[in-house]
Amino acid sequence: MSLADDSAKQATGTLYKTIRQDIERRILTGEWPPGHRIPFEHEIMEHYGCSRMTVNKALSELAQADLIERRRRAGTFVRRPQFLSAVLKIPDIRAEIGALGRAYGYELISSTRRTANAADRERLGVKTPCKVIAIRCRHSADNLPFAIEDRLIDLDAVPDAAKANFKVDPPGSWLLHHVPWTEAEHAISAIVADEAIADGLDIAIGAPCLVIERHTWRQNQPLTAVRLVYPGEQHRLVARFRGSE
Amino acid sequence: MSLADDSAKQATGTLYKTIRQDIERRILTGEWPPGHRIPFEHEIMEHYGCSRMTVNKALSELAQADLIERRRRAGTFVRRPQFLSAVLKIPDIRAEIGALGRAYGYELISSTRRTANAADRERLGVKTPCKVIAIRCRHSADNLPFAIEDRLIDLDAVPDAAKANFKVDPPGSWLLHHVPWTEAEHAISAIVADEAIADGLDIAIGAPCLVIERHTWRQNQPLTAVRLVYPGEQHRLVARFRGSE
DNA sequence: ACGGGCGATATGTCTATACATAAACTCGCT
DNA sequence: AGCGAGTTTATGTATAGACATATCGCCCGT
Repeated sequence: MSLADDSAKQATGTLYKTIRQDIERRILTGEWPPGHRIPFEHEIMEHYGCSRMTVNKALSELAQADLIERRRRAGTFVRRPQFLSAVLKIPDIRAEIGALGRAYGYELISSTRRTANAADRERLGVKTPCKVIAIRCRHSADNLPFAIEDRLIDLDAVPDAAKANFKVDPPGSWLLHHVPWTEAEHAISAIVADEAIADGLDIAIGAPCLVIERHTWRQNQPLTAVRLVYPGEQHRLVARFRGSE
Repeated sequence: MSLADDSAKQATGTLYKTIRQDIERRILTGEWPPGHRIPFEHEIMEHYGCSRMTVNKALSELAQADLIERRRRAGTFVRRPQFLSAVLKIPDIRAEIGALGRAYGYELISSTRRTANAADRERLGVKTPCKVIAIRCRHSADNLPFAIEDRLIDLDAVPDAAKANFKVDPPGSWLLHHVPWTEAEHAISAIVADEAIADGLDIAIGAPCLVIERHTWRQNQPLTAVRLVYPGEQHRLVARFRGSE
């Protein structure tokens, strides 16, 4: 019975985690480069003196994390290093500002309910006529402008939104806590402030701004489209992430 | 023996996937709201007429995807809707342009090797003296400027970089294929083009630009720091993602 | 040479069972 | 009431064995 007489004997507590981390380390250090076939399950199983299910659990998790690729009959292979595959957390703005330890402020600028016009339908990505709410509001941190939000909500998809009080609750927070989503898309770009934005964010015309446009769906049904404009020099979107765990 | 006489009878092929998707659907539709305790393993197991290991596999995957939270003795609970947790893929620029079906062009502007000065060490996040390569280069698509890259590589951490030919290979591509990383951090912001950038990207001074600053580590050791400047109105960072799968 | 069929094989799923572990609950003592 | 010890319970990990399924290669027939 050959125990894991291996190098790094990290006392993780459980066997399958030890196996997973042993393999992960070999991949990350380059000892097993991309394309390398890692040992068969029965080999690993003999090496650690455990059952196949235990090895399988370790490998399944690595496969789920896209570190390895498993092919029936062929074996298990180290995947190409992932193109930077970042986990970018963009929380609800109220929570974001709260997390920074700053005082959150919210101001509804305008809110209108209407039958979607062509531009609205284009923006939401719906083809059939529907009712929408169009909201414009401003978020601030410690009384300084933080972002201008411009949002469209599909009332047919989110009928409850008609009952929400957006004078008090920011629409993003309300939606996050009331409407489950299944898909979302972000687009990040840069613009310079025109007069309306400069005025709203209290910056100079021509100052750089970061723009996030986000579309959210539930089961392919558009829910909402939002455009957030941040002062570009003061605000940075930061994403920190690991290859796996 | 009560089979899954449930609503959506999606023929996924395998039992544990069926269970996983059944639960996922209930969570996403709001039928089981955040905080709701989902049935115990033994209840699910009786409901589907299967063994606990099968239920466990389904629940473990959902837990790994952060959709549910499992607590010993207490049970399993639906988690608060995740703050938008996006997978933002920022591929190697050469691959990115190739994927767009455009011709990739690369031009090394300057490359110097030096002992890291204070600014270099600050940028890389190293405290001890080390050698670095500083590279400035330009990427283009169909002969139009696409991005300006400004990079620092820690030669102590990546000694092989001394042998790479950055006149031919863009440093990002070379690193991606030769150096495994374990951690990375992005910061995205917006600036307006100064003269040097306007000149390099062939845009007007004062035009908006998107800036991505990326730091990469291997086991807490800094490898490289890079700053990419894109024309902000032409370039959009797009990320599409799902709650899970 | 070429292509179809077939067996070998590695992974994929599932079972029934066992023991470990953490946390919530109970109960009894002070 | 308050507190600590012991019990209960749901999840966590591990096992040996079974059958399913995809597919790589080999062999054989044309």
